[in-house]
Amino acid sequence: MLELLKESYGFVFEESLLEEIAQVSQLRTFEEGEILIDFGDYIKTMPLLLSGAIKILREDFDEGELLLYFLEKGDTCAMTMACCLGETKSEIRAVAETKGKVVMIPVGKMEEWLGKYKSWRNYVFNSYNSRLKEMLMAIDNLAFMNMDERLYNYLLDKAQINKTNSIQNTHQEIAYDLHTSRVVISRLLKALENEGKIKLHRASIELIRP
Amino acid sequence: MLELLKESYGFVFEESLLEEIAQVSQLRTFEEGEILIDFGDYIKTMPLLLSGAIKILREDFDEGELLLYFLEKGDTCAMTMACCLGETKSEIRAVAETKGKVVMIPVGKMEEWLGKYKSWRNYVFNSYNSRLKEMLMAIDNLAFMNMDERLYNYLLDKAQINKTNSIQNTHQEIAYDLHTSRVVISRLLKALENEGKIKLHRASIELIRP
DNA sequence: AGCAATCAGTATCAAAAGTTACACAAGAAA
DNA sequence: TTTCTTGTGTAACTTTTGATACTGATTGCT
Repeated sequence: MLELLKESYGFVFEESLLEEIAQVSQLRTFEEGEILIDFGDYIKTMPLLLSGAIKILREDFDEGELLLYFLEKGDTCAMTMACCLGETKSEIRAVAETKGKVVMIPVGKMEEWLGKYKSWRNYVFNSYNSRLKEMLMAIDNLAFMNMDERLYNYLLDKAQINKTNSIQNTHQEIAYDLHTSRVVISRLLKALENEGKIKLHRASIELIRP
Repeated sequence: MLELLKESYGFVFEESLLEEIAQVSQLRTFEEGEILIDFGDYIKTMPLLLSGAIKILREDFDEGELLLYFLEKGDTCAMTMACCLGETKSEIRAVAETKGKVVMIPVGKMEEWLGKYKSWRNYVFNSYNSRLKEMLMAIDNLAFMNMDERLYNYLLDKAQINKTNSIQNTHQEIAYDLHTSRVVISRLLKALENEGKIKLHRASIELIRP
């Protein structure tokens, strides 16, 4: 596990911290679509993402979700830390976007290291800051943009996260993430296709780069 | 200043930290409506709110703002910390909702204390967590609620922050905070009045509690 | 091939929100 | 008092989004 950690976090943490992480934490692999954290879960471990991608969703009061942001290699879930430290239920759902690996660190250790390792403290703070920024971007999207722009940004994000220009999703799945209906997505996708920005296929969308 | 600090933070920080804060930081008073932090500002001090209330706004790309949340006594601005640590420009605007007092702490010290004082670390983390939660609430409002609900929640928040049932704002000012137009606000306020939830006066709105 | 399930396209209608325009009332200023 | 400024009410219209319903196309299964 130490080797895996070094690949993603070798330049972030010092040797001794890497070793300590390897000693006390567990490696977990996950498959695409797997629900890693659900609403209301109590979290007792903090996840460090080694490979793959995870999407973080917010739940509607009565049915329905909204994509907040994606996590990639080197990221951790600040919302999860919030729950760990506050010992409260999870406010979000984490779903595997691709298959991948995480290291699970016990909460106790994560608090201990805050006093002990400056690099750990920096990492944790940077994570919080990144997450705040992503939340701001989510708010910008919701508050200042129409659905057509939100949809296009979503497609660009997806493409970047999955490192491909071919997005393998049905319109219904996209509608869930953007908290709207399938018909609206179909309509707007067709418009994007007419603008020449994408090409539609069955259960997949091809991004046309300029 | 030490006395003022103890009033708001006496139960949060230990004596020695309180004294150190008092030594290195500056007291600042502000008046209602004053812009404390603006978009693009570089932040080199971290503010601890002693009294009064502050509202935090997000800027639209082309004109227009959106209220994110309010800060009260005992709060600090996590978005500001984010900027301090990241040494980037402010992503938000902070406007005094009422007159009040803040203690301004130099960034250097705030980082130093993270290693030195557990209570400081806890406070900073709790602040981050609170802010994340408030951002989530802002997102919930935007994504899952209609303007009429958002407006009513806004009025309740305002009343709570200002400790009064009489909200002294024009429809135009409310429209800015909710990022919509004056006409929409007038329309929805009139509807709320017809439902018996509020009573409208010139430049002021009276909340009717059940 | 035949059938069922899933996915996408489209039409129609309704609701929510934004836009423009104008009238009028309350205060402030002259 | 007259005039000007600011704040509010309302009508009429458009755009955006959501809801429903029905169609045909593709795919997988038997």
